[in-house]
Parts: sequence; C-alpha cells; structure tokens
Amino acid sequence: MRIVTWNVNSLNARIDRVEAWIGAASPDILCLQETKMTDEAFPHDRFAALGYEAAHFGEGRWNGVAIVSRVGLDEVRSGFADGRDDSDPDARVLWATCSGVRVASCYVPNGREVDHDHYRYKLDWLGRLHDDLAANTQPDSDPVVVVGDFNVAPDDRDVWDPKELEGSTHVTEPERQALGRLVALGFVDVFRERFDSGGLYSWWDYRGGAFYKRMGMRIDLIYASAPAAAAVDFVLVDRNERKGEKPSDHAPVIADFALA
DNA sequence: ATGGTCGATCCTCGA
Repeated sequence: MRIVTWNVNSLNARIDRVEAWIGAASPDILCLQETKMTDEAFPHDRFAALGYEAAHFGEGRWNGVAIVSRVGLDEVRSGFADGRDDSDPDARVLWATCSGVRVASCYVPNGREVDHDHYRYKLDWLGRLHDDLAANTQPDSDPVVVVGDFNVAPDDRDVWDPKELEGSTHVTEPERQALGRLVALGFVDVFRERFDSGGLYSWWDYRGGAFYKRMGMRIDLIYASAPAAAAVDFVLVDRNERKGEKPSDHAPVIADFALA
C-alpha cells in the first residue's frame, strides 16, 4: 500500500501536475494539503477518472486538506473530535479509514513568528492532534498513519543551516517537543527511520533560488504506528517533482507499506 | 540547467 503526502500549494494551480504524477507514481492513498479551495470546487471528477474517490475539507482561500484513495474511504471526519468550543477556524485536518488503515491528512499551522499568536495556535493545534490520536486510535495495535505538512523540522539534520535558523519557527524546542509527544504515543517518522543523513528535504522556498542552492527543510512527514511502521518497505521524497513548470514548493513524500 | 517567488485576492497577505 503506497501512501503519499503532498502539500500542493493550491490544487487549482497544481491539478495537471497532480494528475500526471498519480499516473507515474500510482499511489493508493494520496493526502493533500493547502488545496486552497472550497469543498464545492474540489475536482472529484478528475480523481474519479483515475479510479480514486476523495474526501476534502476546505474553506476557500487558504488551507484545505484532502484524502484521495483507491482502496476505500470510510469513517471520514474533519477537524478534531475534542468538542472544544473554540473549534479550529481553519480547515487543517481530515481523517479517513482506507482498507483498514486510519489515515490523517494534516496541515499544521505555520506559526509565522515565535511570540506571534499564530505560534501559540500552532503549539495548541499540535497538542490537539496528540490528544485526538490518544483518544481515538490504538497505535500499539492498529495501523495508523498520520501524514502532512507539519511545519516543524524534527531535528537539525532536517534543515540546511541550523545556526542560521536558530530561534525561528520550525526548529524551536517547543515545536520539536510537540512532535516528540507523537513519537511517545508510538508514532514513527518512517523517513528518518530509514535514512540517517541530513540534507534530505521536502520543502524549498520559492524565493532566492533555494531549491538549486539545496536550502530546504524536511517538514512533510509520515508518522506510522508500530504495526504500520513495521510494514514499511520503501520511503522516498520525490524531489524531481519540485522541478519543472509550476511546481509546488513541496515535494511528495512516499511510503510503501506491506499491508493488505 | 542555461534560471533565480508564487497563489489567491483584490494591489497585499500568507507561506
């Protein structure tokens, strides 16, 4: 089972590339982030023509997440289930069960600047994700795969220059500890499990020629519960997809699971 | 690879 996470930075702008990439990479479950569209505008027909059904949670201008699957799409739920009355105003997480695997497609808040309200929102959001997983999944016994644009680089190997970035968002201790709490629940960063090396990224800023200078971050992550992580047999960041005409600023991250 | 923000919106903001 091939599961992919890809922040497409507008599905309207990217649909032709997404369609072509599906043809080449043949994912079973494709989780998208930053679709930047309403549910009404989501191009279900384009995916149906390729043999996929899709669930989308969007608001229009910003954010927006989707799960596109050819192996079933059940128990779809958007947002968090904690019943908090300050419910998230943004469309940032979508859940579905696909062929027995509980899947979450996440677009974690960027944070903007440390000491910004958005940074506190980011930490709170990651806490809610942790609590939702703790309350509603059994990662010790069940296959659960939580993917997306986490907007956090898990450690210094995941950024081009830790010294230059010190103290800025994506690398602060509280953000990394928030990911650490997911790991403590039993979730494994399947890319890092497989590759020790730094310099392997999933996002490169459009500005300043960051991609060709190899100045990126690994912030698009695939977290798998122990039963799923044990079944991983292939992991790849498809950095070729960052090249060419009208790329997203993120590359797709692929993990293959030897699951039925 | 022969270059050097982009996307959505409304001309600026978010990433």
